Order: sequence, then structure tokens, then C-alpha cells
Amino acid sequence: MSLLSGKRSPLLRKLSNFSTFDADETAAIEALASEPVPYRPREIIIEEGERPQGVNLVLSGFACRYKALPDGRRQILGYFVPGDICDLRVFVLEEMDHSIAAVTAAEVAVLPAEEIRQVTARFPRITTALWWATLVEEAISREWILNMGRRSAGERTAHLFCEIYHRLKAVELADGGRFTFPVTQQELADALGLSVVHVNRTLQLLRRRGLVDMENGTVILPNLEALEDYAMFNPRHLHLRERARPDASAPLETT
Amino acid sequence: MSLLSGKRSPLLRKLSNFSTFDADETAAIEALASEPVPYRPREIIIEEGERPQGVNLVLSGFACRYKALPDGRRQILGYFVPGDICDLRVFVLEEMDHSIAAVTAAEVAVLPAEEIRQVTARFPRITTALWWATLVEEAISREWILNMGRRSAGERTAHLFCEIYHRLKAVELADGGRFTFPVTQQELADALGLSVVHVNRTLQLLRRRGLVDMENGTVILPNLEALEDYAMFNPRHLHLRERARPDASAPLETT
DNA sequence: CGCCCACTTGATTAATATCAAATACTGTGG
DNA sequence: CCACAGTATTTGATATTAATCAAGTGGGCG
Repeated sequence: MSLLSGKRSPLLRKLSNFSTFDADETAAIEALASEPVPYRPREIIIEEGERPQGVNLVLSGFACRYKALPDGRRQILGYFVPGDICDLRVFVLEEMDHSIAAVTAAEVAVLPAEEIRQVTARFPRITTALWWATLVEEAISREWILNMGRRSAGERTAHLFCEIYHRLKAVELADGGRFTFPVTQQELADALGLSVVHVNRTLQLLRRRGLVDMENGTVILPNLEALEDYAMFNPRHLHLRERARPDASAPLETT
Repeated sequence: MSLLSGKRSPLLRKLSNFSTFDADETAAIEALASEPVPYRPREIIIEEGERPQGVNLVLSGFACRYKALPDGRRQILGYFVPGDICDLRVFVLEEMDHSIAAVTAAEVAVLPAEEIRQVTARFPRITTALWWATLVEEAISREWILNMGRRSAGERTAHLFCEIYHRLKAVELADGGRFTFPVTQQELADALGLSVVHVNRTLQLLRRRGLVDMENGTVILPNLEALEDYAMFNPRHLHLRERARPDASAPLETT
């Protein structure tokens, strides 16, 4: 992708929020995303129970993890935005305990385990950056638990928009309080643990308060500060401070 | 600890659910837990914003992760049982985005990063097992999101008891449908995202249905199968199948 | 045009929170 | 052993939040 446009790939843009890379490292990161596989909206990428084939890297569009209860209730567990890697070390486990699907039209690259192994063996700084990405994803999961458990419908919805906004901004896909996020209210409901009807009313509330507007798949946050305040959003959990850091602190870099 | 009693440490018991270890590996795992630090109930182990000192390994008792909102609402994000390691790669991040505290009286060992690095450098099978443990914890987090989002108060409570039971069983601290779990209803409320009063009523409901009994800090599950059914509990997400496996599949084992 | 799908609205019900008070239980000092 | 304080549990009444049911509306598109 970077070859075509001269622009940095979303993965590189994302990892640059944690570390800076020299030319070799940059080339190695850019080389990871081999051939993009296109998915249509809602198309399943991997399903619960399957054995994972490779490590998926989202290049464009949105995807999500989700889980369903035997009686049909469905819960989205998290979103993937461009630059996100789904389960770096998924091969340790025998089978998926949840599913991953495209939310919108999306392009996903499948990285062979061996390729990741080689890159991480050669570039410790990339290894650390990949761990950082994994740890941030875990932190987001924890925030979701707090979200579902202790935030009201309005706060929870607002919080989700703050999260997506900051994540998209980190890969240069959002700015000025607006971003493309074409999801139905049903999908929001599944992500927020609410009913569709209630999502609809909650969005109206946020709109009335001038916190969130949605038109045509674009989310507009006219007053980000007020929104973050209302949602009690603390960007700390995204660990996005831009800076170079030494990579000596990483344990677990083994032979 | 294993020196005192001749019994296997909880960490070894836990990892044995994933892999079998030879004498050297066993010794290395047993040597990890140096000196236990005692904590009193509710004592904070690490607080949000702090820089982590080392990797914590729970030897006895229960601990939890939690997060609080600025207005005081509190949410427990997960429990630690003996054998659990809190954040293997925590050093990658600069500061904690949540807190960890003892729930009951507990003993915790602090593992220096360097020690972990050495053990994992020498024993790839241990490395893989530690990853497995980390991945299981992530899977549990995801299940909690489903729990909070889509399960009713009763189902959610039941599900938590199923989870703790299976986890304790994996370290030989539960059997025959009973285990020690001395938590207050307020703490359950913070874990389940409910009010105390509602937890109380939910427990009464479960008791009336013969699914859960609690007396004196001991939880009794008189009919585990019915409970799991009611909670729609699927043990798959704990990835606890007992078996030896090759460790060749692990990516990211780098220099 | 007409259909499908998403969105919206209103009315009602169910789940859960909040408030307030009463009852048990635990440990402590006398 | 008792009295007491403090905490945890239980109960009842009421309010709030969110789900459900049912019926529109509206836009894109074959």
C-alpha cells in the first residue's frame, strides 16, 4: 500500500505513536502487509470455534470482535480500525473463543506467523511496539467493562465515540472532531449493550446536547472537550503519548 | 512455598493445564515465586497512575483489578486467583491505567522483570505457557464484556461463580461444587455492575432456585450443570483442556 | 412505483437503582 | 459473658432506566 501512494501504512502510523523507527524498521513494518483481502460489510472474517489461519491486520474500514449467546443476544467486544492487528499470538490457543467480522467494507491482510516471527526476531523495537499495541487493546477491553458496568447509556455512547475518535486520530483518519464511522444503530446497540430503540433515543439526547451528530455515516463531535467531560473519558488508557522510547524494558524477548 | 509443603505451587498447577514440564522447567517455575508479600483485605497492591515495580504473582487469596470513575462509581475488571500473574509485560507501558488490590488476605510475590526474561529465554515451553495464561485472561475480559452487556443480573452473577469455580479448580482450590470466596455483596456489586441491593436480591433468587448458596465466605454450587446452563456458561473461553502440546506454534519468541 | 431497511415515535412493561429502615453478624473492651 | 460499635445483609417502597411491543416515517434503489 505504501508503495502505491507514498503514504505510510496505517500500521506504521499507529506504531509511530509509541516509537520511532529507522529506515530498516520502517521497511520491515511496511512489508508486513502483503496482499489485502477485501471484505464486504458484515462479512465474517473468522468465526468462534475455528482455528486461526493467520494474524489479521486491518488496512482499511472497520471490523469488530463479537460474541453471541445461544439465545441470539449479541455483543460486540471491540472495534478494529485501520492499523489494528487482531491477535498477535493467536496461535498459542487452539480455537477462537469469539468471532471477528467486517463492520463496513474493509481490507484485511493476513500475516503468516512465520513472517511476524522473523520481523520480531530481527527488530526488537518492532517487537516492543507490537506488544504496546496489544496492551493498549487490553486496556480498551478493560475500559469497556467499566463502560458497561458503571456508565449510563448516554455516557457509554459518548465514551465509545471518544475512543474511536482518538484511535482514528492516531492513524490520521480523523481530525477536527469528525470521522467516518458508518454503523447502524443496531450495531451500536450490540456494542453498547443496549436495545436499538434506546440507542436511538440516546443519540437524540446527545444531539440535543450538542455533543454528537451523525449524518450519512459521518460522526461529528462539535465539542470534543464537553463530550469527553460528559463521558468521563480519560485518554490515558490509550497510552498514545507520542515519543521515542528505549526498548530495553521489555521482558519476554526470548530466543 | 513448594519447598515447605512438597506441593506444587499454584503457578505450576495453573500452567500444567496447558503444558507438561520436565524437571528443569518445573524447578524454574517453582523458583520464580521468591518471597511472598502479605496483603490485608482491600489493601491496594498497585494504583492507577503508578509506574509498575515488578510483575505480581498471586500465591494465595484473591485480588482484583478495578477502575473508578471520577464521581466514585467503581468497577471491578477481573479477579486474580492463586497462580495468576498480573501483567506479564507491564513494563512496556509507562503507567498503570487501573489499580490492583487484594480482595481477601493474600500473598503476592513480586517477580523482577529480569528473572522472567531469563526463565523465558531459557525455556520456550514456559514462555508459551505464560502467553497462554495471558491470552486466557484476555478471553475472560471479553467474556465479562458479554456478561455486562447482554446477560441479566441473575445470569451474570451465575456466570461469575462458574468462572471462579473453574479457575479455582484448575489450581486445585475448588472441587465438588464448593470453594472459598469471601467477598462482600458490595464487592460483588462492583464486579457485576449492579447495586448492592440488587445483588442481594439476585443471590436470593439463585438460592431459591437451588443454584448458588453462600455461607460464611464459602460458595456452594449444588447443581453445577444447571448453573452453567442458566448462566449460558461456556468453559471454552478458559482454554483449560489438559494436555501436552508442542510449543512450535508460538510466534514472537524473539531475541 | 413500491419495497426494504433503517430510523423514529409512543405506550407500556420489566429490570434495576435509590432511599430508608430494620435486622443480623463480628469483633472489642469491660 | 455482655454491651456496644461498626459493618454487612435484608426488606420494603418508590423512582429511574432501559427493554419491549407496536406502529409509523423516510430514504435509497431495482
